[in-house]
Amino acid sequence: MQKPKVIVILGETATGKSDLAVKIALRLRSGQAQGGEVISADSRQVYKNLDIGTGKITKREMLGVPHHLLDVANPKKVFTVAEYKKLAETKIKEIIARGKIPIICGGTGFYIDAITKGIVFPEVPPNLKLRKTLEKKPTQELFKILKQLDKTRAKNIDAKNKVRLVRAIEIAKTLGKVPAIAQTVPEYEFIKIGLFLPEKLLKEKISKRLLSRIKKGMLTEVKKLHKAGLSWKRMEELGLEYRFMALYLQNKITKQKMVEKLNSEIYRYAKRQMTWFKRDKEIKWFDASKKIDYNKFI
RNA sequence: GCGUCGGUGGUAGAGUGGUCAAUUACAACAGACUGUAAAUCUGUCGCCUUCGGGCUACGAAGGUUCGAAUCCUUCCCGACGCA
Repeated sequence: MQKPKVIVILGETATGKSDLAVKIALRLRSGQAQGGEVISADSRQVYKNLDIGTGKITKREMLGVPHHLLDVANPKKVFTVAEYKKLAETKIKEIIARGKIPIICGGTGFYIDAITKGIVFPEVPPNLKLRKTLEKKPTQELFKILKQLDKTRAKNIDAKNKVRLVRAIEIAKTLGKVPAIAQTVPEYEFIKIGLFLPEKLLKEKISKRLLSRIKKGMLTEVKKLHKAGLSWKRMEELGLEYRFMALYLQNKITKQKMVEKLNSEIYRYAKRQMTWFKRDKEIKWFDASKKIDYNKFI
């Protein structure tokens, strides 16, 4: 039996993924399929009220195409890949059951791989208390602890990466050791479409988009979030727009510095996304500044 | 015009006779990533290299010295002070 098709639209930030997803969803209506529905794969758009800063698609822009996994989490709490995977897989099934084609769209490579590569996460939910105590310890010590718990994982882990060490210890403490990497065979045929922009255009797009976000009231959004109880610390953890706006609103940097920093940081983020995506040879790449003939791949 | 302080690698900014191609931070470039992923982390970062090393460098030109980014002289540039 042929596997059901799932379209994946990924790529650098600011390349117009959301628009393309909607376009494709609408285009699919004409065929035997009854159209498409979009599942976001964006680790920040899952949070409620992080709208302008994340460039979340608006109701209007959706043009009637259903969108999923937007606004499903409380920004005060950390949402994780594993949760994402569960939710997304359910959505995929539901959409297919409706006779439609799921379109996964987003720039979070890890989220996309979790689904398309069937990554199996160890059944160990985050233990906030444990993490808190572990985080206080120096990295070297954490590495020693992990070594005692699980030699194998210690061998492969990035010994200087605190976040990873903490998670590994967390798993090893409850499971006895960190299970070997496991992947399941995907139940779907994923069609991966990658969007990129040449450096110069990307930079232009990023800075233009940043200005327009500021104009749209991105700072007000952040002030509101903070008033609603979202700590500056959490805001900084959220990264990019939220991190630097938080720094600015705390008077730690000037507004000009904030804009400067954001322009370069967002560009660097785009490059980090590309390092991730480059490894995936299944992706068909398209220059977003040129007209894309999406009939070819759907 | 006189005086003082300063001019260091893409930037900021240490170094003040040898261990200095030069601490560090930022930028730049490359990469990792398995329940925080817009996060987190790593490597490279003057030029050449057979990876041993070689060459050119700390405003410019001279000089002192076995040896100078570091000391001296002159010049150029900047900041401040006095005129």
